[in-house]
Amino acid sequence: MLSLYLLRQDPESVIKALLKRNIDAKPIVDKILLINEQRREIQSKTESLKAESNKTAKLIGALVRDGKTSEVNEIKSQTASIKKELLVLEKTLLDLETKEKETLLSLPNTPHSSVKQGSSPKENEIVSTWEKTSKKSIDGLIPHWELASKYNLIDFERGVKVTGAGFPIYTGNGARLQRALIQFFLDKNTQKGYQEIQPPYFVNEDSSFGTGQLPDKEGQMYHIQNDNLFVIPTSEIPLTNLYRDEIIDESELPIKMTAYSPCFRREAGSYGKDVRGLNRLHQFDKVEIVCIDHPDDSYQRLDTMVNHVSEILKDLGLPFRLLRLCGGDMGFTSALTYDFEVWSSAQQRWLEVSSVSNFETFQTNRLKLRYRQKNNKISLAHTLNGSALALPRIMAAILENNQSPNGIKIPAVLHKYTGFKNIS
RNA sequence: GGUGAGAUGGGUGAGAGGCUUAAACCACCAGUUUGCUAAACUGGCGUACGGGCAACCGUACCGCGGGUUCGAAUCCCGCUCUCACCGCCA
Repeated sequence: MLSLYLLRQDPESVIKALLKRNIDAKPIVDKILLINEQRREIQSKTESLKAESNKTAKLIGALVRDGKTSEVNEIKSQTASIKKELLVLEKTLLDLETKEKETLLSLPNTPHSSVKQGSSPKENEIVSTWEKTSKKSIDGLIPHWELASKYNLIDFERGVKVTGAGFPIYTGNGARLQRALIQFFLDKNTQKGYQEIQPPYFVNEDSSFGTGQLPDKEGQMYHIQNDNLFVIPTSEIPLTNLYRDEIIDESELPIKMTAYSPCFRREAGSYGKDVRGLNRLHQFDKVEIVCIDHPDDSYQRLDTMVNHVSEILKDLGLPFRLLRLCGGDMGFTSALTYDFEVWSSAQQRWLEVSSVSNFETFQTNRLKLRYRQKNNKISLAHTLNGSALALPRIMAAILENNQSPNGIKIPAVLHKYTGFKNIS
């Protein structure tokens, strides 16, 4: 949620920034400002009327104590009109407040000044490309879903039977490789000072609202109706919400957390070649990093996080590229997003494996997540998060890129976790 | 699943229609005193929104949502959550 204060101070800069998302925000901004003006007027009226009626109530209290009952009755009759007026004003005020918030919630985050305008992934900017091995097409490369069945690593068919499409069953060395990747990622993250957390996999409505999944994106999440809980599509939700409704001392920043969790996404959408195998799933595993930081430090923090993810991918020896997303391709809540994509040699395409973003105050404004400065001033903190890393496409890339007629070579950094160096 | 108790500021916890501007203690901050530490003493110490250049003023908030009343932390109704004991159980 954008800050109302900012919107009032400098509406033009907000409109200009949102143009990068190809959104003409002027009508919405104008609407908010109009509602806001009305709201403040009604609020002032309501509050001064309330002040009056509070005063009267006190007066009555004093008179009752003194036993002056005749005066009490006279004053009581006067309060009726104030009450009537207040009833109308309070309803109007509530309506205006609701409308103001609703409208404010409909605006996405303002992109950072470095973000380029654009409407599709084609306009994303390639920041760098890292290739340890040649990504040139080699004849006879087998896609990962075939390798997975050839070496008995994943049982897609039985996954369909047990649950449905998009719920793969990892078996034997496949399951072991998953576990190895999770542990490798967690170790890399904790080595860099991220505190390891095991969060719940279900969250309540307030938490889903805090990070921006609600309202409007309910369709992406599995919902447990009986208990009104949402199954997490990412551990970003429980991690970031740990500090919801809190005021953190400045000295405690940055707060750096990492967690492994399965992620559940309904992903109502396309089927076909692009979502075959591990490319797109309803349940997948991910290790996430989340930072809560001082506004002055958040962009430096973002760079640090990006470098950290790069390092992990280099350790794995996977060819990857780093993209800076254009305005139109960024998520609703983000101010600046970097995507990491690994090269899938058999599919001859790039696969997104991580998305690292700075949300500035967009989430913390909803979360009421603030920090206290030395001079006791309270301000909204910044939140950031990133995948370090999402497993399925990493798995796909390892299988495809490291295949040979003799089997699949496991990256050396994983050997101590897998206990094997080769799958054959 | 059963039964009972509860939800008050950073923490403990009083408060049972108007004397509450939410007591007291602890923690925290500033100052005084002190050779240092400790102690003692004095003062301060919630959040949000609105108004104001500001000092400051107003409003709301005692789990959440309604209601009764001139007036609600306090009374009434609904909901949520927590704890304890019993049952079951990884």
